[in-house]
Amino acid sequence: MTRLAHRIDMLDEGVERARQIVPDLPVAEVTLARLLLMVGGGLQEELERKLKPHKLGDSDFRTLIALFSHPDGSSTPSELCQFAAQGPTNMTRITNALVKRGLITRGHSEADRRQVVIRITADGRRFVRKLLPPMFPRAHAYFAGFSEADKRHLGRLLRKLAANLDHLDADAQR
Amino acid sequence: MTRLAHRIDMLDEGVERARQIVPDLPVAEVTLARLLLMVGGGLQEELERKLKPHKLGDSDFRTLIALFSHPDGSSTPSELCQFAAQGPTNMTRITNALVKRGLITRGHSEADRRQVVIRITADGRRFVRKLLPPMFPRAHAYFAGFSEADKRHLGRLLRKLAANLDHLDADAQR
DNA sequence: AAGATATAGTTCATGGGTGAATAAACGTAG
DNA sequence: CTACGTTTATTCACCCATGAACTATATCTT
Repeated sequence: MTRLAHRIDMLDEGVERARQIVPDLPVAEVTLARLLLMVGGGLQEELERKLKPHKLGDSDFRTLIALFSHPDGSSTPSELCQFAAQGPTNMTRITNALVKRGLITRGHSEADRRQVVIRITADGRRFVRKLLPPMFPRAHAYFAGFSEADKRHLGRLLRKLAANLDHLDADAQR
Repeated sequence: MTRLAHRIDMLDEGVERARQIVPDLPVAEVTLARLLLMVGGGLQEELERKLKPHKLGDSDFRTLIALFSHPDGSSTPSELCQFAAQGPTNMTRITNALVKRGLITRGHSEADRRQVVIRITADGRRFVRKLLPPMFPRAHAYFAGFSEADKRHLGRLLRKLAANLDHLDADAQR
């Protein structure tokens, strides 16, 4: 991957050149938005690289973690879709793969026979317990040099941004 | 799409439950990282939704903008790859599509006959000039309620995070 | 000058994700 | 109880992106 620092330089220059052609371009906002997309993408890549040796994608990982952290280790596809932010189509594929690897099981709910009950297996739990700890140092490294206040600020600003996006979506629907 | 606010709630709860099982989980860092991925993804979706009516994906958009903001409106695939953060494979597909729509042209460089020279057409410039302004209000809306200091902080923190990611990558290579 | 090496771009096979259509089970209004 | 609409999950067809293999040109080494 091209280094992010270089891409950020190109971004700054590109936005500045664009502003000269289209003067009312909101420089700060566009730069921030692109910065966020860029850093988010970089983090995603970094995470996937870390997961690849275990033959997991991030969506598989999120699904597995959701089950792992669930009180009784079980859930349903639709609930997992919400947590992992996936469409049902994709969840079908993901659970197929995890079942094949013996990390989860698929069963039928007797309460509602439409629903599928997905449960993490003992193997699945072991797998996650081995998987997580090696990721902790990395998680700290991402935020090396961040003060506690920095982390609080970043969290606050991202949550505010999320609220704005929700608001925009709600407006768009009407 | 499920609202981000709801997904953030689930994230907070999930991380807290996971911490109870795996006590040394770095709560703040994991939450921030996931928050960033989530908001980044939300912003990406929002952007793509906005571009869809024009039959553009974000990568096509970035490519077109790169050419538009380039001094003489021309570049080469490999340079565009850097700017748009795409592999060469994908750039071939993107430029194929844009050429077919008459927004760019493909030619051969006489200096280096391996290189392809890509140039934005007059139609392409017109297209971008129509495309951009309607996006400005949205760009402002994303950051509604952000003070100037908030924007500066967010930018600073994202750039610092980018530097950390670069550093990690560089280390991983050795 | 010749051969090894590197770079630019394309093609091909594949992976990961989504929307539309479908089937089964559930809820509800008459 | 029946008929209609809803929800759950799956399948199918497609879109976007990537890695590996390949071709053509350029550059470096000797």
